[in-house]
Amino acid sequence: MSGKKRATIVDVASAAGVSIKTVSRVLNNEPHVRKELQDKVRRATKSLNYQPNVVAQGLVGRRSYLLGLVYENPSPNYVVELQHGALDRLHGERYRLVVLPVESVADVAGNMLALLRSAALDGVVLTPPASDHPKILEELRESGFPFTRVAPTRFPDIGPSTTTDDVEAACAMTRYLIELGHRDIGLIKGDPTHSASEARLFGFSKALGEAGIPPRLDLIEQGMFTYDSGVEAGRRLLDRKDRPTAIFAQNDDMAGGAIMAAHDLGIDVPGDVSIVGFDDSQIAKVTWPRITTIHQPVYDMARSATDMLVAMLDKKPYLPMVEHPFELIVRQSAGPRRAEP
Amino acid sequence: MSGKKRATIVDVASAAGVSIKTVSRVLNNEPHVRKELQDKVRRATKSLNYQPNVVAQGLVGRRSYLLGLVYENPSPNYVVELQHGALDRLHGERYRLVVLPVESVADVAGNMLALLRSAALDGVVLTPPASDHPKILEELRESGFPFTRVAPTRFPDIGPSTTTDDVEAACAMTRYLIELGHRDIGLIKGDPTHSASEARLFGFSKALGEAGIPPRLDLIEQGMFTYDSGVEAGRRLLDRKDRPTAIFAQNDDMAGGAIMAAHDLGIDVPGDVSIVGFDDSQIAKVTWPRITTIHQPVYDMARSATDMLVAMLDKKPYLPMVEHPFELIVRQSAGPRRAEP
DNA sequence: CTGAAAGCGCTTACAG
DNA sequence: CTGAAAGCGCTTACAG
Repeated sequence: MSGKKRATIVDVASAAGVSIKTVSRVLNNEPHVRKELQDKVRRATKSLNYQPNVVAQGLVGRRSYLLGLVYENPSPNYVVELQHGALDRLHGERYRLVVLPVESVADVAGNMLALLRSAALDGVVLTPPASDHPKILEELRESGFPFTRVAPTRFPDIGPSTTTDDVEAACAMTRYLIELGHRDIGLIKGDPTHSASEARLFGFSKALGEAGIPPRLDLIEQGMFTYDSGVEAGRRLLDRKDRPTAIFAQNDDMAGGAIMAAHDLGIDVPGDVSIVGFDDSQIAKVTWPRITTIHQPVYDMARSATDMLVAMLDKKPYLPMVEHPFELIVRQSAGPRRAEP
Repeated sequence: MSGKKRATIVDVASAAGVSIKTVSRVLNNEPHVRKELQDKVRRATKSLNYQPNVVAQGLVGRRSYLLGLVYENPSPNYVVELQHGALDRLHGERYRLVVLPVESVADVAGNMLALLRSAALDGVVLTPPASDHPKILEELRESGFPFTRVAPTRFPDIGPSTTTDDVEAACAMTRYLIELGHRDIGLIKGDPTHSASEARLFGFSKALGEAGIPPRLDLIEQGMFTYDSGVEAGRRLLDRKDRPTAIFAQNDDMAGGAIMAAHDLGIDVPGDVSIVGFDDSQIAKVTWPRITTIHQPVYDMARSATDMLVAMLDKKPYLPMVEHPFELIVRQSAGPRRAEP
């Protein structure tokens, strides 16, 4: 199976006529090596096509140079953005990224530390809802396992985190709908185990309160952040005779589902009903009409969280809390409320 | 930072009153250990919460228990399915998955081996177009680096692979359109560096030939497998006065883009034009109308390819070639050709 | 059935 | 400025 086997530091040392320690020094850019020897080592490295064995480096350094990314998310677009943010930060570093999707964060909460240790990870980036899970946070903190958090909404003191302001974002979106003349606004909530659902509900309520619009609790439906749950919740909301003139879905997948429900019921979007989302994920650009939404800086948050984790492991300074701005993206799925019939 | 440090095999051995070799034997289920000692070791393992250090195991075994997944794909849905297929196979194994997205396979072709080695991977699952790239295949084969291939269309003898029949699948889809009465069928090709594009073109031509329909080369447009390229190609195809009555896009993202182009031009789908895709990715279920497409067994192929790779590394037998069936999924984006106006 | 020794490929501390 | 020694935490031979 294997061809010529890989050169080791011993091979390089003997080819260069120096000790392995000198080779090590040159490779790690340590000072105090004569230029002449440096050159010899570099030449030997090149001609032998030598690459240090990360596993051996890891053993002596008691580290694996492996970082984990934990997520439980039904949206491929979200997941891929998360991964790219992390990966882009790791480009050129010795660290590699191991992906750890979990079916249900609640189910693995008790074994998180064991899981991370058995995979020999040096640290982990936690994303919602793991980044908000008290048991996981407690276990990791207590054991001293390095971690950073993406988009938490609770326990701001436990570990470094990157955030965006979910409350203000939901508030901004709701204000936009109110400005368009809507007063009967439906809400499709996300998975209740994700605390962002609460934060966005809070922002929604806040904007309503500011405008003096009485809350319509009967227009709040439970979804799960999935497309299908959006279809169902949308149908429930649109099938009633006192249906809302606008619907705010707490993510784009559900907004897309609600739009599909409207299509299926023969209700025009945004003519008869405005439907908006949250995330600015790919689906928002491919539905008809395209979805007015909040751009959530998923890529940026993942990248920053990874950056913090690397800094932590490399014992370099870093800001323990970074907030990335959101942005209201106006597309075609929301319009002014129709004049009363 | 770190709390109590992890127990090592030495700790377990002294707690159990045996040698580290005996601990090693018990952990690896080697025979010839007295029941009594086995129990002692297990108890010590449990009470110390011992987990073997994979890095140390890797160093002596000259392996890292790290597998790579290489892809260059613009579609998040495709990528996530690929990852889940691989990950699900690895569940419960010691192997972990490192994701290796590349901007352009062609760009990294010369450094693939170096990349894999520097990441200390034991093996890699190659996906299109890397799984078809002669330089990469040659380099890996020559060096003896373990790899398996997902959905290659060329060089069937180089390494184990999992496939689906792209030619027959494209043929089946084209036949379906022909049965609906279409004769002027447009084609949006995918990224030319992916050989699946050629295979699907071939299947398309074959079905046309069988039905005795003369080819309309002017109705073939180049896309890149991205949504935006589908919008553009769709617009070019639909903006002409002798526009086709049906369009076959070589993947769902482009089909979705073409549908959007139709919407923007005020052309009804499928009333005025039928538009079909390929892949059965998430986008096919969320556009309006939902897309008639070919279900490509991406998950299954990734899973099988990972299975083969693990078998190869563990020196167990495996089938070097597995074909997974495709399936025609009829939704609402294609219908009968309109009677001539 | 059990264990002492050697070694995987590096880096950390220590001498000179 | 350079190197010999020790050791990271395991497994692979090899003895008994």
